[in-house]
Amino acid sequence: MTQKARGKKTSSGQRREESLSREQIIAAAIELLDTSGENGLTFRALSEQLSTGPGAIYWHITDKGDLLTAACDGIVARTMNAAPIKPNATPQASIRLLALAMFDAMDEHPWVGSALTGARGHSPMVRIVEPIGRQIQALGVPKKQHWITVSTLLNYILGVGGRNAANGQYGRAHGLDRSDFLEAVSAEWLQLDPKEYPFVRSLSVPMRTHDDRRDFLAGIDLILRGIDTSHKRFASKNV
Amino acid sequence: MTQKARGKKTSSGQRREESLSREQIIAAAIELLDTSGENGLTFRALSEQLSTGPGAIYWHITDKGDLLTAACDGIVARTMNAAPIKPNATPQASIRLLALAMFDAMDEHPWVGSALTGARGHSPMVRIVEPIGRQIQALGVPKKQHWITVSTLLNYILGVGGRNAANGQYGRAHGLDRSDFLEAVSAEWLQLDPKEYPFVRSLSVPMRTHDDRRDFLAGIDLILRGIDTSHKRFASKNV
DNA sequence: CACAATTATGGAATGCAGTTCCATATGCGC
DNA sequence: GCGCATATGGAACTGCATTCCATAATTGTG
Repeated sequence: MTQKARGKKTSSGQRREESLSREQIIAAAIELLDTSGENGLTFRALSEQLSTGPGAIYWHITDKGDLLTAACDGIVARTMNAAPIKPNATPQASIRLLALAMFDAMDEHPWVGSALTGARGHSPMVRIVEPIGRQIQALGVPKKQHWITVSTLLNYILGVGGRNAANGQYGRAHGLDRSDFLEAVSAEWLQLDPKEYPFVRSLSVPMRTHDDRRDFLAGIDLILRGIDTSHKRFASKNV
Repeated sequence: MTQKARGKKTSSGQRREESLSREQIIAAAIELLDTSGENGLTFRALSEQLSTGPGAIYWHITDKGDLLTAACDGIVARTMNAAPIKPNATPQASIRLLALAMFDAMDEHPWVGSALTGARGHSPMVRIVEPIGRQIQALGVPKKQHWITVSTLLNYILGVGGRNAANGQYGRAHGLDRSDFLEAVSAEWLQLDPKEYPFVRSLSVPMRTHDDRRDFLAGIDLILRGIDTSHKRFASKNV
């Protein structure tokens, strides 16, 4: 109704020479996320980087969740495609390789860990489940157990990713690098009541000195052992 | 909203008869989270429920993250304390029981799953690690492996919690109950390209029919089997 | 070629959230 | 009674996602 004195000319500038595309936007979002962290992705910053307004972005993207999922999906897709699975490797080795690829991706792009958890559609998930699932098949796991076996691996991977993302964010927010952070947590644990938290206190040293990547893999191996023993009756050829 | 005659007197009303306390605030926050979901917790809603202003809350709480962590910690604390561990149960049974208790808590309070991942301090984590760790000790796992063993279990539990929380939120946002949601995802998976996603498509049925709680436990068991076989040389008494 | 209709664009406006500010109250030690 | 630390609560500030809208380019149609 009342058009009160809003500027007469809203769009005075020339139009961009090359049009926006969903892909461009997602690429810019990934760059922003990588350089400025999860909180760095705002429609304002994104607008500026693409020299446009927020409105234009919404023509290609439904909303921020969509954008985040798409960015996450992009990383996961290129990660899984790039994973160099060798045809003659054991299924176990392949699963380790796939899992490590995801770990490294989430380590390099810390926001992926949390984006994955909240991903809207399911395409990122599906991209992970498929190749791992094939190896589980190759492992000879009976069909009835496919579901829980992939679920377990996936949930573990997502758990690690989420936690690393949270730790990283905490560290960055407080200006601590990884070792400062671990040091701080380790100290905090040592100060717990010895009566109530003897076990946690005993973890103070490993907390300070552990290697995330190695331990992630150790967890995968532990789960793989659990899988292996669960269908011994089927395994005819071991490696 | 209606800004009523913002007079010169900012605080005209009487002071509350009983003072606010951190505990009251956290309790109110938990109630809000339970009834209105993760997005229901705002300082405005909280202020109203406590019939005060946002400023008063900030006297007791440093920040929203603090509040969320505290609420989460409250649930975790009561959950772990209430878990009826029997002294003569096997360590495996006790771990299952503890894990299930967490699952049920996260199922009843869906926001806990995501709050746990982003928890600021580490008290909620510590509350889970301690009792599980003791059972791992009781299991005879060598000290060197304590760290990765608890980590694996914890990460798995966090992963499941986070994913359930995300799924629930998605469902609620789209007005789907659990079975509608599973049906939708299952259908989505069936429409994937059979060449590219044969395995995922084969999971379409279990996706539709699975039982979260049962499968969570199956994952725990799978991990427990992996733990068991990793230190056979120590195990003298099995159950 | 004219001329609608559709597709895009981008800047302003909206609304809501976390957080800070500040004018005040209340209790407590002296 | 007086001054100080402890609380309180409402308004104001800031920054965000999202929507609105006046337009510009492009496409289709006679």
